[in-house]
This record gives sequence, structure tokens and C-alpha cells, in this order.
Amino acid sequence: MELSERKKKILASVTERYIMTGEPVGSKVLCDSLSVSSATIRNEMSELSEIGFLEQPHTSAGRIPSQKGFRFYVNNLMNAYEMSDSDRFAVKSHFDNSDGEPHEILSEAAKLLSELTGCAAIALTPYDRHAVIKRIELVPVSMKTVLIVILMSTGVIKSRICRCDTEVDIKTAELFYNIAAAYFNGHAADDFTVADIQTLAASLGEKAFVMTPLLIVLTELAREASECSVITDGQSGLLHYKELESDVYGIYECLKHPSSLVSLLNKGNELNISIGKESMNRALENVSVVSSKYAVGGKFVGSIGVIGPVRMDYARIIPYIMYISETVGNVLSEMIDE
Amino acid sequence: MELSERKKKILASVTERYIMTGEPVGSKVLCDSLSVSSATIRNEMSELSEIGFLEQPHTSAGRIPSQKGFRFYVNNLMNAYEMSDSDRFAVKSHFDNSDGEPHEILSEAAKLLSELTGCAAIALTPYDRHAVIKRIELVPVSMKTVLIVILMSTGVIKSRICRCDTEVDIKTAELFYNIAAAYFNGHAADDFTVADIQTLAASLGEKAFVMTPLLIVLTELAREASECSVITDGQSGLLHYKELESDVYGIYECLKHPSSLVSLLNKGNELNISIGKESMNRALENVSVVSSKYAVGGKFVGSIGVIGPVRMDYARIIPYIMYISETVGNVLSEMIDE
DNA sequence: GTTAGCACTCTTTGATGTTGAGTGCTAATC
DNA sequence: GATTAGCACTCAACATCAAAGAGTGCTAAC
Repeated sequence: MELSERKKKILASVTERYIMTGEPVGSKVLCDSLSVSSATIRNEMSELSEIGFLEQPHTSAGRIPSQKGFRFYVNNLMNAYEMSDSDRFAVKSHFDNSDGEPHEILSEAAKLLSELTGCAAIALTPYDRHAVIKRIELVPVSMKTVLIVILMSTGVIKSRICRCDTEVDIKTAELFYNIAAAYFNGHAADDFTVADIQTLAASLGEKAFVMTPLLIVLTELAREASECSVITDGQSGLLHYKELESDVYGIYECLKHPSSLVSLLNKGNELNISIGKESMNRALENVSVVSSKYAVGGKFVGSIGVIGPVRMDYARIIPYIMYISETVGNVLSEMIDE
Repeated sequence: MELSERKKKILASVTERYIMTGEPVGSKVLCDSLSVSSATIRNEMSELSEIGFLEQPHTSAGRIPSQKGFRFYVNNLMNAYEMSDSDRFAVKSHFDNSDGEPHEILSEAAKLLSELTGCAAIALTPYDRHAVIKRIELVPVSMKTVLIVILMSTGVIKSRICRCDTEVDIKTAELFYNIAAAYFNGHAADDFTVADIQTLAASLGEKAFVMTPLLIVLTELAREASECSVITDGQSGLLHYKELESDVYGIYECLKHPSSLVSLLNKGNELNISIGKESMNRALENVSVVSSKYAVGGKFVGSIGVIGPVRMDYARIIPYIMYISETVGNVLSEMIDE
């Protein structure tokens, strides 16, 4: 796919103009910047159309880049925006005093990203196949009710109320802690099945009655805490793009049941760009998904990115995603270290 | 505002037909059900238009109910749908094994409600001016990091990570528990200000250094746990109503910054119906907000409802809201009791 | 290889006419 | 006095047509 320099220039110009205006670009407007006649540009454009980089909405309209054209632009032509120090500072300071769990930090990040880009943001909380339970705690709420808190090696914290039919006394709590220490701490959520738990509970004799619900809730909680959860923000921004009008509902539904999105974000390299149909997802065929994985403690464990129109401003958006992703990774890594 | 029986019948028919189809209703279609001629109905309709209950999009169209007309319909004409036992059972069983905090239960309820109504659902977590802190717990995470868990008398549970600059040892934890017992437990969040906390911390001598961040986080946490939070679900459903097309963005923004919505839901009686401009909120002038307060322990502490087009099916939606609200209240009350 | 020129295509806009739904009014009827 | 049939009227919706304008593709000249 070797293009002449001039063709590249034309494709880049058309793409950038189209990103800005959303309107097809004619040959005349490009004369000045390329200092050739419109006829020459027309010839070039016609060839670019033949190889599928440009499209015409109709005969007498200008050209717009095809999804393939956008792909070429992103891979070869795009001039990534250099974030200024003040840009970086503005992002970084958002996380300065963010105490809290990964979930909160990623919510913050998604909100920031959607505001900066005008697209919908999506973030995955850290997922680590080798995540293990770091600690389990029991917080008494009332006689028969306790809050089970689970801390994962990834820094994820989850809690759940558990109601028992009988009193949860100190002896019970001690037993629970012993069991936790023996069977759970240091283990991954999928090291034990519900069946395991039930045989374990059964072996406890008279204590089985009160312990079973606790252990079941704990198992569920461990599973939940090990899964990555999907955070979204700024969906309403997509309403501003008229070319997405008929797609927004499908996109929103897709964001509600995001399993396919998760695999999309987890795919490929650190930076992941899916343009239109590349996502292989019917609901997303008119949007691009750009995401970047963040690393916690040197391992890529999650991802953050945006969903927006195929004509999103990649040159500006990609650097923001990369920097936010890097920042989130750093913030989360610091937490684990401590 | 005394209307003849026939006028009432006509207004009701027009309203119900319009709710179903979204199209203006002409005089002819009502002939059969009222067994009078279309001319008679036209005369009546014309009078209903004069007193502002009906409107004409344009001369040669049928009539649609004005917002005032909808109000009259809801107050005087509507035939509320009687939920069947199986309807009730379907709702109730959603909450059967819902362990958990108010926030989770209300999220469930909002999701259910939006699915049942096709509207956006909105729910407020319990807010009680007299809510007090029931218990505070410290969960160690690492040497210098603890999780502060706060339990409110409303059943609300919140937790937050707190990072300290020095080790949080057992002595520190004991001191913290003593302070909590002396100054916080049994008190409301607004019983103490940040200034109070700082003087308190200052009085602790060498322990002030490690205790200050803990107490500050605790104060923030208490405030957050005392505020009601707003839960929304099913916003995307609003995209299906073409009459809202130009309003959805504003509505979504309104749902993101819901302070005005909160006061709308807290207003008035148990059941609250705001039709169109009654909300006195520009962004909501083309939608209706219907909500019902739920009671925990005999006190109305929160609210759940929907936002949908003015032509929502009140007769069906209102009973659902009331029943879900009642159910949520019961579920939450049971939890407090235990 | 580049470009001026020109015919051609197709959208957009506006004007015009037609159709059909639904009204309001009047006069006759019950 | 209330009801209704009849009819003229209004207006959106739709189709047709013409004109304007944007942009193209092609050809021939440079």
C-alpha cells in the first residue's frame, strides 16, 4: 500500500477537514494548501477512491475518508498532538488527592476522559488472573448481621452485608477468621468452588448452621472482586454527533452489557484502536473504540478508553488516553506498593 | 372546573388514545365508543380546547391533551390499573434474596422499574435528618493504610481507604475507637465541623500526626453517608420517544446533576406527580416525573420514581411505582429491625 | 504530469399543485 | 335545546418541477 507523498497529503487533509467539520471535502478547498489545481487533486482523489481510502456520499458531493482510510490515516499520517506541560498538569492534578479504591480512581478517570474528549469513556478495573485474597475482615453490624470485607492483592476492596439466622458471636468470628486464614487468604477466587465450601461448612458440625451463609457470601464476594468491572461515563456526549443518531441506542445497550467490549479492550497491544467495523460488533460499526492498557506493578491489568464517532479527533484524543492511562497506572501502583 | 360526563369521557378517550399512539386524535374515531356523531364530539372538543384541556398541533390535525389536560386526567379520570397477584409476585420476588445495603437494593429497584415502564428510573437512598452514626470500624489494609467503615442508623454503609504517613498500630486503632465512641457514635454528621475535628486532633499531642487524616476522612465519610445519593437507570429508554428527541440531552444532564430532581422528588405527599412544566425546570418541561416515597420504620426517608414523556401511561405506571416503593420500604425496614 | 474547460450528476431549495384528514359553521332534524 | 348532516375551509404531507450550486469526470491543451 505505497502512496505517493502527494496522495498521503491529500488523504491527511481530507481526513482532518472531515474530522473538524463532519462534511464531505471537495477538491477546491485543498488547492491552496497543496498548490496544485483542483483538477489534479480530483485525479488523485479518484485514485484514492478506487483503492478504497475515500468515499463519496453521492456523485456531486466531496469525499469523506472510508473506515479503511481512517485506518491508514491513524497508522501512517496522523500527527499526534503533543500534550503541553499544563495539559499534563491538569490531568495529573485530578488524581493528586484521590484516596480510595481502584474503582473510584477509574471512575474519576473516566469522567475526566469523557469531558476532555466529548466521547463516552469506558474503563476496566484491574483484573489479574493471579489475583489472590489478601485479607478478609468481619465487621459486626448487628447481632445477626455482619459486613464481610475482602481485600484483594490488586487493591480491589469489596464488601457485602451477610445476614445469618443465628447470632454471630465472638467464637463464630474467630472460627471464621481461622477458616479464612487457612483456606482463603493467599488463594485466588477460583481456587474454591461452591461445592468445596459446602463440604467445608459441613465439616464444622454444629457451627455449620451459622457459618454456611458467611462462607457462601464470602465466595461470591471473592468472585466479584476478582472480576473486572466496567465503568462508563459521558455517554450523553454521543448525542451530539448526528451521524450516530440511529446508533446511540444500540451503543448504550452495548455499554450496559459490556462483555464484548471487555474483550475488545483487552485485545492487542497497550494501545488499542478499533475503527468502525473492525470491532466485529454490529452495534459498534459506526464508532471507533480507542483504549490504552494501564500497568499496575509492571503488569497490564486494566484498560481505559473512549467510544466515539469514527471521525473522532484521533490526533488529540490518543495522547490524552495514553497519558491518563499512564497516570492511572502510576496512581494505582503507588497504592499497592504501600 | 366542572365538566359534563360526556366531556370527561371525551377527554379520557383522547388522552388514552394519545398515550397509546402518540398521534393526535380526531373526532371520527371517537364516534363508536360514545355513540354520538362526530359533529357533536367536535363541538365538545372545541369547548375542551377553549378551557385549555385540549390542543391542536395545527388546524387540520386532531386534538392532543394539553399538560393541563393530562393533569385533569390524572386527578379525575384515570382508571388505575389493578396489579394482578402475579404482577405483585414478580416484583416482590426480585427482592427476595437481596442481601445488601440500601444502595444496592435501590439500584435493583430502579433497574426493575425502568424495565417495567420503559422510562428512566430514579431513586433516592434513605435520607434522615436525624440519622446518626451507629458504628465505626477500622479495617487494616497495610501498615499505613486502613479502611474506615461507617454504619449509619439508616442502614447505609460506606467505606473509604485512608492512607496515613506513619504506621497505624494497635494503640492508634484503640485510640481511634475510643474517640469514635466518645465523639461520633450516636451523633449526626453535622454535629461536628472540620474545625471541631482539628481542635480535637490537636489535643491528642504526639498522636495528632497519625490521627488527623483518619478523623478527616471519617468526617467526610459521615457527611457522605448522611446525604442521600441519587441512583438512575434505564435512561436509554427515553430515546424511543421521538417527541423527546430534542430534550434527551438536557434530561441526561439533569440526571447527572440531580440536585433539582432531589427536591422535586422530596416535595409533596407520598405519591408525587409532576407533569411537564409543573416541575418548574426548563430541562424537564416535556417530561413527567412520577415518584413515590418509601417508608423505613414508619418514616418517609426516600423516594423512587420515573422520568418519562408527558404521555406516559400513568394508569399502569403509577401502580407499579407505588408497589415497588412499598416493597422497597418493607425490605429496608426489615433490615433495620434486625 | 498538470491544468483549464466543460458537460454531467445529484443534492438542495423553493414554488406549485394535489390529496386527505380534520375542523368549524350552518341549517335542518329530533 | 341538543344533535347531526352537510359543506366549505385549513393545513400538513406528498409529489412534481425548475433552478441553483457544488463537485465530479473527462478531454484536450499545455
